[in-house]
Amino acid sequence: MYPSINEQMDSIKRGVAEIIPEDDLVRKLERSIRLNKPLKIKLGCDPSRPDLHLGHSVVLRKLRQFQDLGHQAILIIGDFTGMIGDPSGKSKTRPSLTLEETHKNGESYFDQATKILDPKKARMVYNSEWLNKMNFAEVIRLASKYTVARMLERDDFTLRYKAGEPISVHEFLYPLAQAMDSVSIEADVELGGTDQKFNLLVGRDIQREFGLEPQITLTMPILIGTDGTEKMSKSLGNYIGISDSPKEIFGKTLSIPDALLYTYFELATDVPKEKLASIKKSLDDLSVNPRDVKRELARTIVRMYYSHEAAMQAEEEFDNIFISKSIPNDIETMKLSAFGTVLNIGTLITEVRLAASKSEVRRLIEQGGISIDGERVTDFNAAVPLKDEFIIKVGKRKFLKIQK
RNA sequence: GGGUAGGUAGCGAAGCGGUUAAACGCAUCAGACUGUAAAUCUGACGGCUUAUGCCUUCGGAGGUUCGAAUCCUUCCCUACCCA
Repeated sequence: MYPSINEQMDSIKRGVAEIIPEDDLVRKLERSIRLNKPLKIKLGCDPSRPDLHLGHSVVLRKLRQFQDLGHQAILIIGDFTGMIGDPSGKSKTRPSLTLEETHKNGESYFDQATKILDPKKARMVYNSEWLNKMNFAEVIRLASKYTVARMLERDDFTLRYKAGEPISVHEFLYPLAQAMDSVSIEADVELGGTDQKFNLLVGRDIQREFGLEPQITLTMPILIGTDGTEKMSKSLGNYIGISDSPKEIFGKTLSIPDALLYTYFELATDVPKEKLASIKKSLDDLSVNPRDVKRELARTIVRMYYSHEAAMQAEEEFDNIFISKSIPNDIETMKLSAFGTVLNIGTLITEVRLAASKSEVRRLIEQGGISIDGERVTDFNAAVPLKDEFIIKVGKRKFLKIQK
């Protein structure tokens, strides 16, 4: 039994950037109710970066909403494309992976995704299943269905073309490959970030070419990372991972700029519509300290991926460290036994990987960034007595407990 | 195939025979301030056991020179124009 069209659309439209075309979606929903047949909702996943973060969660949560409305989620793992290695855009050096690697990543992707999705209503498929079987003639036939001018409509291509940057021919094939995924599974709806809009639309055209009903394109806004400017991504280090510890999630969330608060609530949490509105209002009329709203956001996110208790604990822990300036109680511990009784500070810090080089250690010491058992180290030549247990602190948040 | 302009540290971008480990901006890191927000200020930002010292860097390989990121040869790569 499916909820009514209105209910479905209401839920689907939350947080969405664009639905193209909306009335066709309504039509598909109607038919699905009439025939009692779930829609196939497609999401393409990149297995080269298998660590999921809140940015991925935006789209995954939308997929979950579709599941909750009774539809079928299909995760397409781009193992085939991952094998080739996409040199587009910034990540020119993106490594090409072997099939085993992409499959391993695919598994891990699925594991993490099911923190958000209902595994019972999710299917995962690898696109090598069909792409790997295409022969050159078929590829050419596929390529003939799209023109260069249309390819160049994609922002990314236009920009790079105008800037005189290289665009490899095979990059034109990526949207087509992705479109073939939609053809193969006969997707009714494809989800993606707004940056995927072009690719998703190509899927519609190609489906039509193959005599299928075009999929609905549903894009979600791109979540800005903790730095407040760039798209959230692991390589930029501005991400909050859904597998991060509660403590990390809490801390990282508190470090986002105030301006992002509402967006995070809207895109990354389950907070109901009414609550969203009141948050927006209180932020706008300054009736609350943004800090408190941010703490609530941090608690909410930890709760989603862990538990209420974990959230409380993370907050307490946070206050311990940053308000009372004390030391966290569950510091990572490292055994260091092979070094006698005394060790030079530079060797010690690099040995435990808290800094990359001795020069860096020197810098940190000169700037007062290293302390041992709460005492600031001021001399780069200091010999550190290797007690049975002591705690090193580097910078504001790196702690390490050393044990014999 | 021919021509032109290029390839400098994470990115952008100066330098065009010595005083250049390489200006400047961004990013990053540390410190101060704070709400691990924003803004601001200070400092660092190739490596080396401690350095008015040494080593490794300016697409790759050779060469000229007392001395090269800077000159020459050759190779590789990119964009644009012509065919």
